[in-house]
Amino acid sequence: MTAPTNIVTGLARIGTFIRAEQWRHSDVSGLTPTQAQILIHLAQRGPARVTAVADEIAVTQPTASDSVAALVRKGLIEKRRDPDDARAVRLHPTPKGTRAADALTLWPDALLAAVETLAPDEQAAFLKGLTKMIRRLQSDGAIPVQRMCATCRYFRPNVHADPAKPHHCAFVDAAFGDAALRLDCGDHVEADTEEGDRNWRRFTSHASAE
Amino acid sequence: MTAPTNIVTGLARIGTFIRAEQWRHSDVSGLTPTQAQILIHLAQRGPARVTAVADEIAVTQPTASDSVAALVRKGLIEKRRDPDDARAVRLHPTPKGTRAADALTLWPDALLAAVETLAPDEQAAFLKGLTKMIRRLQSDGAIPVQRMCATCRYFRPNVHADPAKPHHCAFVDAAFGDAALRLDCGDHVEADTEEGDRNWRRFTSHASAE
DNA sequence: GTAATTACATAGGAATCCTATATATAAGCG
DNA sequence: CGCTTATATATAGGATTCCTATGTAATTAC
Repeated sequence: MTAPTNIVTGLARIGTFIRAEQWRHSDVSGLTPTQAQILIHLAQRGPARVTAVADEIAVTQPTASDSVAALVRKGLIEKRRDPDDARAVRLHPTPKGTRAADALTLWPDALLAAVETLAPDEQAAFLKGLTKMIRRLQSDGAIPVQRMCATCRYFRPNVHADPAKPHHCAFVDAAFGDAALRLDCGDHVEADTEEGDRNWRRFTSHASAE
Repeated sequence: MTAPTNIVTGLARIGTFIRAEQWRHSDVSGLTPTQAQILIHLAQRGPARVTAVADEIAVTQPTASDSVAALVRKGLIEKRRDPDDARAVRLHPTPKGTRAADALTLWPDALLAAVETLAPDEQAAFLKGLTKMIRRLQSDGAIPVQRMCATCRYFRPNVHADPAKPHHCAFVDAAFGDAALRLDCGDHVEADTEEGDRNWRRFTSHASAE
């Protein structure tokens, strides 16, 4: 039993827990986990196509089509013709859908509480680990593009001497540390390959917090 | 956007990925994710009751009953009357089921590869974080009992001077470090409350690897 | 302008997942 | 003992998820 195997086991356990909690919550919200995921994604990231949504939540296109139809029936999103492509539709949350998304508690309190049992430096180390794993999954094509610092053109890793805040965000022009690494940032702009790779090497070549 | 929120977002992303991969794999194995989970659990932990299995995979008892019936139809497990309780059944893997469980790849290679991009000390820190979170979820009653070091009567945390291997397992009588912390150990024996709390305080009171 | 591709929907069907309820056994209590 | 309550599982009923396969319309490639 190696450390990676143990880690994957633990991640799966937590994933199972999250899904189960979302089902239990569907009582209150009236939305199944898949529907809630779609609605929240649209509310956070704006109009999107059906296929893009399917990729995002990791189901096939017909499955997404089903759930989208359910959300339309419930009056939470609406389909609009894509002006640039008559084959495609763009999914927009309705005002009611936006309110519903705001009210949705995506994360069970118990999980947030569990994360908060970690000390701040442990949270930072954990988040850095997650960042590395997710970037790898993304570059392998296993998961869709994340709007994360690790692949952002504004990311300047390890440029400051202060060990608490070694990184810099050129968008907000501020220093920050591992604890503030983002996995989904609204201001994200994808870096080009060469620049991204250079940043990534710089980010990973430094030892962790020691 | 706080660090805990970011962390939960990342965990959910990985959870979604795992489920999707398990569905995709169902082509090869002929087992749906739920069925595979049940079979593996029985193969690893031995005969169990339907209700216990339901708790373990975080579904309701009728749902588990369905999937168990599917596994019985496929000849992978069998139901035996519980000798101590005529209401209950005990689920046993058949020889065919045991072979099938051995052949099941529970974890997608891509995820294992992603974990392995972490340096050994990062893996250790990550696993320690997971351990803390899972213990908290368990003590909150949010997830079922894990057979983990953190709650084991043989666990002796932080008793050695060597910073690489500060812990000791009294069962195998050997020192080990954070990277070898287990989340599911066959030799686990639950510690009593008082002893467990004492160990836990000793485990958590020490700073991480710095 | 035809052929291949792409975006989405639908059809068909198995599996998941829920709540509510039925059945049988077990356990508690007067 | 007899009665009530609790527990273990199964079944019923129904919505949703999820798949593959296929159809339709629009776009792109040659």
